[in-house]
Amino acid sequence: MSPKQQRGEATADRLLTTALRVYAEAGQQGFTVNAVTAASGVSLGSLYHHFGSFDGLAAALYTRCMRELCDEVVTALRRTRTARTGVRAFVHAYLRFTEEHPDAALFIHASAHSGYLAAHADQIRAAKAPMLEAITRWLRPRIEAGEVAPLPGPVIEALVLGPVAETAHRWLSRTYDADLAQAARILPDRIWRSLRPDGD
Amino acid sequence: MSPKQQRGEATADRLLTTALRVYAEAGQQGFTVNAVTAASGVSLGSLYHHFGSFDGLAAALYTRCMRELCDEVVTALRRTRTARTGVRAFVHAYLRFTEEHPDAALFIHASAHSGYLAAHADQIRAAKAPMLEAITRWLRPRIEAGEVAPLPGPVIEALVLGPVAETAHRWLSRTYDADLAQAARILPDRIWRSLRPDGD
DNA sequence: TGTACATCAGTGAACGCGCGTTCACTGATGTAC
DNA sequence: TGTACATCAGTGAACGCGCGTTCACTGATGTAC
Repeated sequence: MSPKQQRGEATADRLLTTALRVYAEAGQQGFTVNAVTAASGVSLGSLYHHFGSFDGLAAALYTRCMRELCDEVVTALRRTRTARTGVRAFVHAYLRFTEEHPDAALFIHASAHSGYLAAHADQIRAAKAPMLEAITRWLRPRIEAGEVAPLPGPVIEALVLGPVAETAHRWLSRTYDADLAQAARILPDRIWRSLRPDGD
Repeated sequence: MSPKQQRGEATADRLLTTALRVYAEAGQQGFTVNAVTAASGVSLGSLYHHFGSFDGLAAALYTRCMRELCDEVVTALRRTRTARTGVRAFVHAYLRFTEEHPDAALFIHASAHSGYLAAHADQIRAAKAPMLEAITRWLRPRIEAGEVAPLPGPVIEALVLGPVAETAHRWLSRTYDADLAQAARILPDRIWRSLRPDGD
């Protein structure tokens, strides 16, 4: 389903970019094929030519947003050497992305339990795989070196991602008045404390 | 819009209970007025009589699920005396609720960015208020006594709720193979470390 | 205790709207010889 | 370099379906005197 010509790719890109804007402006219930085609100027048939279904477009948009987020996080992580600075880099990168690309961050968060994630689970898993592997490859030596407590993977992920995702979610939903700068300042050290080996 | 007669309340309850089941079985996209009325045996007009709109029903269902969760968490919290045992009680109560009432837990999580939350924000805020107050009232003396580090409220909430919510979310979405028992065993101590005052 | 009345609860046919999708088609781009 | 053909990209009218909502109505329950 991926475009074989340049103009095809340009059209698909335009659809995805417009779709994200429509979602940000009109919300879940305003996120429809008609709204996206009208706002993008691309014909209905062209949308189906590239994405097969509206769910397909949503899944493609999700993977694009997720890849952007992952790229930033992994890049930031790779610049660090110690576990402690790694945690700080992760938190900062995630929150900075949230602030600079709120539309993409919101779409990622809001997609968490939607149908297209389940329907295109394989495609999405494949898109996330490189990041997960990069993080694992970064983390394992730190655990083996005794820098990080030997906790199960899912627990580490919950401890690191949980507070950050919760903060981002609150900031994005605007129901709470979350302070991203404050979170970026305080969370890294606190998360790091939760990961330290027992002796320290 | 709240029922004035017993049978009215019974009907409203039946609609909410059925709605949760429909959501669990048919997902977001199968969650429609027709599906709920058909499954409950209650007439369409009766649904509108009690809830005004389908969004109204969804909002009522959300507050009901949230109140159930909050009740369990607050009850567990009140039984504890130290900050450390309080954190453990919170984590255990939240994860136990997730495991025992996965439908309600899923509905809470999946509602995070949906339209009816924004539309009925006041009603929902009012439903959450008692729990937030109970938690605050439990927490403040611990901070003042130096048992918990004097962090901003939102940061504490992110540190405590974040890892637990992330774990629950993964378990509920079934994309990852999360282990609730393992999380319940390890998380409390780890979260507690992130909250301790600097000296300890 | 009985009667009249007001309110609450429940019914289900009917409505219009806009959703996602299909399809037969034209035009643009790439390829083979 | 030119021509024929295959594939890709893009178009937009048309379709059926099921969505949320309305409404005029009947029946049940509570209340006043």
